[in-house]
Amino acid sequence: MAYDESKKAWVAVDCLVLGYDVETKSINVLSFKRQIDPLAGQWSLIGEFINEEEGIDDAAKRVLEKYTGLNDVFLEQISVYGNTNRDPAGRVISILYWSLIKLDDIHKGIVNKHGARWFSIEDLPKMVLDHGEMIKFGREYLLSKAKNTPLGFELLPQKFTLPQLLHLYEAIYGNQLDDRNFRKKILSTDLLQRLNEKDKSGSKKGAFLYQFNQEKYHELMSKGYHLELV
Amino acid sequence: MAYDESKKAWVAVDCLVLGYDVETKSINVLSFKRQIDPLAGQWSLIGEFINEEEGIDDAAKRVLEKYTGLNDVFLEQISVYGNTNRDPAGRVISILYWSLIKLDDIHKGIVNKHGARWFSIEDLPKMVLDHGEMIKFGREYLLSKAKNTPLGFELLPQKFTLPQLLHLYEAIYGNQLDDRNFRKKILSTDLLQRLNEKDKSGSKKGAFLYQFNQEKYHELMSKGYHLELV
DNA sequence: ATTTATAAACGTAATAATAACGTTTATTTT
DNA sequence: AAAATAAACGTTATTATTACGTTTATAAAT
Repeated sequence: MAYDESKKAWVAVDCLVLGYDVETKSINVLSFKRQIDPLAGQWSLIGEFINEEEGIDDAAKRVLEKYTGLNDVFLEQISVYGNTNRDPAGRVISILYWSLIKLDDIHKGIVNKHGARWFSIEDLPKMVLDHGEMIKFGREYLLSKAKNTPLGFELLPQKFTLPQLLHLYEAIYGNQLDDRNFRKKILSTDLLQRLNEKDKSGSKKGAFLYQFNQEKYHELMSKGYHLELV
Repeated sequence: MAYDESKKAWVAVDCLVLGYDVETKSINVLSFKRQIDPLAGQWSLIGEFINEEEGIDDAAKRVLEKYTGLNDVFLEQISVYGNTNRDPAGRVISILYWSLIKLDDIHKGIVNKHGARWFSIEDLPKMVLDHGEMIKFGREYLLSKAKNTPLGFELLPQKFTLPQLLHLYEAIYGNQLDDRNFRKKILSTDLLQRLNEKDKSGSKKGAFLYQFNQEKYHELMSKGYHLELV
């Protein structure tokens, strides 16, 4: 083995951006129409080649910001795709990152500027290359991640109600949860702070608003505490 | 973005091969002396560049077989390293794979042929580039993996005793486990079959030998069963 | 022969976590 | 004033976990 120019390959980062829409209670995937040939015009995850003087995590951040305007969100590398034949244009290794955001009107607007759009994860179009596989992998990863981290809170407004949180976890798991047990388990972690305000948009009675206590969470984690949600 | 030759990078696979030695009850890392400059002579994980017509998983398999002679073992991609400055010789993206084997005399011999050697994971030399980080990451991954998969059984002889299995999990977790509770939990999964033989090498009384029921395991998993060991 | 030492195997009881339900409350609409 | 409805609260049976004590089989020492 030697540092031989002929062995070089293209390296891309692709970002699976999942957005939770509180209104429709659905998880959505950010897609855009591929601009370059071959396969221009097909639906694709957002992604680009890494630059010469750019770390891979930085490349992923750059891509995310370019297409969503977001620059300080959770973004994590989850897998690599490197079959020889995955891209008809040449040898391309793609590093998959994922991110989770809450889908509000602002994000929807920003995204539209780039000709991108959101598809419900339950109803996706055919994706280019192996991007369909990537989404499938990311969805499984989301599930396992949701169990051990309070990642759900990233997907809701800063103030949220327990029914909203419940619906979010139901969307992640793809099935119903017992609201009484859910409430008990979430509150027993002592990471939520109930406010003296109610959100009345969803019911006559109104639901109390809560806030996630980030500090308490980090404090617990630093003590080696293991969290298991839902 | 375009398919532009100047953007290409070297892509390597590095394999973190962990071997469990039943005799010394220790987890070991396979290392070899780096052959090429720069940094030739430093301890390194086994790894090479991917070939032009070779998938990344295939490249990892090739590397593993070349240095260990093993060709049908568990091998899984776990992470990617891609800082711009991680290799002084140029832009190299390295995909980290890991594998787990049981360290018997045969493997020790095969490995020696390639100038490689085993270091206890508790007492490693300084490693080249970011390979020390890779080992640290792999160790954490091992821990989380050991909780949810019966991966321990891969690391013992086909017939093993419960005390051997206990010591293995103690090596993985790095602390002691209650033998009575361990025994109960492992046996309650119903995945072990007790044989009518005893191993007397470890005690006067002798310990019953067990076999892992692979079929039963796959049957359970295919039904969506979630296993939690230890 | 009997005792001793030792790892292996077996057992139990207190505590905590989970799952599966029923009931009450606050509010708006009728 | 009654009906409807989402939200909030409560109870119990079952299961899992933890932290221990006890017995057993055998080889070596007396």
